[in-house]
Amino acid sequence: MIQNTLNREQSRQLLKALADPIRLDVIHALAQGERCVCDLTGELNLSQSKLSFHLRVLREAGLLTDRQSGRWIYYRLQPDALEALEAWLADLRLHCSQSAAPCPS
Amino acid sequence: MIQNTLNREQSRQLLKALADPIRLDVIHALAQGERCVCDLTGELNLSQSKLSFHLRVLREAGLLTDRQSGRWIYYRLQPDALEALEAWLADLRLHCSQSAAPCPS
DNA sequence: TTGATCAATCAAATTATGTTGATCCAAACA
DNA sequence: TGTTTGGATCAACATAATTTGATTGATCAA
Repeated sequence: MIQNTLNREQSRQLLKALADPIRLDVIHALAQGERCVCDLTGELNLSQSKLSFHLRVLREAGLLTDRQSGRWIYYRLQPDALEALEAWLADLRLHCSQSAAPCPS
Repeated sequence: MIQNTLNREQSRQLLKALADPIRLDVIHALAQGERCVCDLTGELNLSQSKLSFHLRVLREAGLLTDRQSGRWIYYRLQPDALEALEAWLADLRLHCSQSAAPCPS
């Protein structure tokens, strides 16, 4: 996530990845800082494969990065992705209050 | 959408409503300003019931408001909802770069 | 080496979402 | 009134996403 302007498909990917209760729990946990997978399973009370599935969705969307250290894998939020989404939302607001011409047009 | 801080469930509703390609088309169309349903069906090339389904999802999430005038119904984006989501995203970024303590913890 | 642990992946089953076409309702107008 | 039009809703069907339990690969410690 280098650039700061998302196209429609990129924003959809981010939104879809975020739009799940378990993944939001993960996001909120990682908002406090980096976490090891083994800590997340305990903290969120999730089965290992279930957590792994959701981490993958978030990672592939570009919302998380991971690093390995020994046999542990640490995940953290990618603030650039969140910032890009904020900018995308801000753009939507700019002209949206324009009234429609009355129908039939 | 009065307040500016979303709880987890509210943000999930907004994200889930946004996370669909057709609904993003609707959002982008309405980002240019208010539109009548009859214009949206043409502009987005959608069947009437399909558009109606997606408008309902967006409306129930709080992203759109509608007004009736004669037999036409006009939809527009609710900028407060977008702004609230931006604020929610901004909060997530604040502390996320904190490194984890090495495992085993 | 061997056994144990962390985490990713896979296939099968389940659940959630979106689509379609028909029907209904209200407003407008003849 | 009766008819037309804009739009919401419903039930049946189709598609997509998630969950589960088992398996695998890699790392580490004994």
